[in-house]
Amino acid sequence: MHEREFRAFVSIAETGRMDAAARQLGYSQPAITYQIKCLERSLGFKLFTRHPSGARLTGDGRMILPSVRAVLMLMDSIREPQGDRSGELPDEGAAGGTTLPLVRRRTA
Amino acid sequence: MHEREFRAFVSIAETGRMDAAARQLGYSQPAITYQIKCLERSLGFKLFTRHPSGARLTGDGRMILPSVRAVLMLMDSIREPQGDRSGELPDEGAAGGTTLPLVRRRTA
DNA sequence: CCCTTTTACGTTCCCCGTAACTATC
DNA sequence: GATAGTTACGGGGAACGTAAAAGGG
Repeated sequence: MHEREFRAFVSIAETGRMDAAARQLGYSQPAITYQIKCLERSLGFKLFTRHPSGARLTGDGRMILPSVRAVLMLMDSIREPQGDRSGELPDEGAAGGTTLPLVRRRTA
Repeated sequence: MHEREFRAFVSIAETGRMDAAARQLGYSQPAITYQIKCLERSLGFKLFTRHPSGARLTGDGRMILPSVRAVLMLMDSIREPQGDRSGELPDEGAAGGTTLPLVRRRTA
């Protein structure tokens, strides 16, 4: 359940290959194997079936793919909001609220 | 940008105290200080202002809180989908699709 | 002085790369 | 024997707890 594992998972799902994901993300192949193994262990089910031709998503893997993509997009959006600092709030107390002024993005 | 940092962040935001968050999450206070320090460093801005009375959200901290909560909820939903295995898909090739059968939940 | 957070330090465990192995074609 | 993935192993760094210190009422 770590971000880098999620990125590896999506990359493999898209390319169908672990070594391609490794190159894309700047890791060695064993590192990718390890990351996916950790992710599968923490989730309790297999994400890919391994073949000589590459790695293919299982039903479970395909099931969580959209949520994983959503997590990564949210994380990217959390990283962004630097640069524009004009009308920011000064300080505030403990927050119990639910809906709040979503992350500020450069483009919007 | 790790899950445990996010949980610490939300817990502090809700309680207004680092030591309360530490107790709630089962860590020592220094561990919480360390986690928030790491998170602030990786984000590039402060999340809390520290006072003798506790820790209070900065404007930036308040800004990302909803997205952080969303990430945690998504992660919980990714962990859940075990237990119901009746109509699951067998296997499939590389997935380039965008919208897919969201994570199956016990309640819905 | 009390309360909350931070710094210091040592230990443990995680994550990665290199190297060697296995499996399928 | 080529390609894709896995296992083995050692090193560097991350994350924690205990202990001690610092900052404000």
